[in-house]
Amino acid sequence: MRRTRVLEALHSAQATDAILVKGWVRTRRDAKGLSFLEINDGSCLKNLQVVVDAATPAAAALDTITTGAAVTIEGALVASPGKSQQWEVHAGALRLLGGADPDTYPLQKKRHTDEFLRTIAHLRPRTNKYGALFRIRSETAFAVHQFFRQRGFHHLHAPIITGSDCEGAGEMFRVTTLPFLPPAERPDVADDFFGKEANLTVSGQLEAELFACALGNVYTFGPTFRAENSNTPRHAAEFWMIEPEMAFADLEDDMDLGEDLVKSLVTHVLAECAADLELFARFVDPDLMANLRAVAEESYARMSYSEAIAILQRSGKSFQFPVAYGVDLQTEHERYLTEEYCKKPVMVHDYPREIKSFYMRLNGDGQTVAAMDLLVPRIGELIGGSQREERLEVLERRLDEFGLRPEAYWWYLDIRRFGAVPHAGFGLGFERFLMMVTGVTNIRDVIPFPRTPKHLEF
RNA sequence: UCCCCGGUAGCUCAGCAGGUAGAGCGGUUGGCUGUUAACCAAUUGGUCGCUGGUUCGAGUCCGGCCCGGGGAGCCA
Repeated sequence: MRRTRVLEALHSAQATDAILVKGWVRTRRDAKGLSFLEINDGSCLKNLQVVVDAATPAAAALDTITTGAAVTIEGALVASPGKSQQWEVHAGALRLLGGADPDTYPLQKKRHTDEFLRTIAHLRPRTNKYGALFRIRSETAFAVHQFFRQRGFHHLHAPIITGSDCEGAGEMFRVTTLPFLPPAERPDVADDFFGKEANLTVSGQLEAELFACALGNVYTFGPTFRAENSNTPRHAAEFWMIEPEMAFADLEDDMDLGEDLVKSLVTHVLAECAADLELFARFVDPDLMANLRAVAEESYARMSYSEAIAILQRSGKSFQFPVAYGVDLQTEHERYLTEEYCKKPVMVHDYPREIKSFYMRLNGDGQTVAAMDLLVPRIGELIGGSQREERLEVLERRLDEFGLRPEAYWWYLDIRRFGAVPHAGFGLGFERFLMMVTGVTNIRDVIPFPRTPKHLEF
């Protein structure tokens, strides 16, 4: 007999006298002559209630069935007289697949703290909250591909190991096969696997630019790595980024795409993950649904960096970091702009050239670059992007200003030599997006097995 | 990396002014009932993060270290 998933059983159109269900026991309630098992198989948030009559052969296995055990049930799907479910299964046969010793099984039916569940990350997807969360993560990843595919973008698999030490996006993880030795005895990098220094990528942007200047519109969606010793609820050493790059596009197009992407993803999750999302609205963030609808429907505010500075200066707020033209926006400034002033997502664009990266396109004023950040309430910076500098001479001058060696960028500069076109793109932190969508406040709780400083279990 | 807060039973915590540990939940056993985070009763359960010190005596006071959380920096 084919296994019926719990999701399918719960949405059955009619009763069936033969059904096969497999899953894990979430809880068991005994009555006189009857036992009620709640079965979950990960297909959805809800459990399937299985009724075991003490008079049937199925009851023989009951004394091995505890919370966490894996079981097989054959029986009949019938309308439930109970109030909490439409359907239930009357077990004809019940078999234990894998037991779970109740003395040592760490998940109780009561709620656990996120901090505790992090220490048992291999078991936390068996809880309602984390099951829901990782189903939403999966569905969102699908929605990312769907969004770009519908708009004619090609998916680029950017390299994970990179030989460029040049992106300036933060400390990198070294990749090597050389033995671990004291500095004096360390072999030359020429003898290393690649014959040169190799690192894990911090961004697929540069590679995406190369491909955008061939395939038109591309995007990468993959893991990135930062060896920063930053211990906050918003940073991880390994995280996933979505990085679209468009040829024949300017900053305006870039902001439009960013806004479309965020709206489209939120709309998708609202439609496809309603039941899972409801859990977060109920137990994690009561304002979640209203906030998500606003993010999906309202148009985002847009303002230049200089407008943002003026707004902050007029705010009458006393900030810990003083506001002045030329300083980068601090967390407190970003929060004021998006949470108090705009009360919705806001795109801040055209930043002073000194506080942004070398590859961002210099504006006509000679002072600002065509950069943009999307700030959202509670999360802060969700997207960072720019129109790229496509003019060879300007880019070479910028490299020089940043003290970077043009030889290391010969291939990046080549794209400006041969058929250069205006192009633009951005990076969206996938986990930050998931935090926004679920209301979860710690990045470690939206990553299956998070990697943070001093933390590499599982 | 810096600044705060914390580490006591499997989990969540209490332990007041130093006198060698408690509750709820969970687990177990029994009872009861088509049960719904079931209910009632009994019961089980601890190198009080590690390490030095002060003291007749340290979960409690002091130093160092480790780990966790929050905030900041950096960023996505």
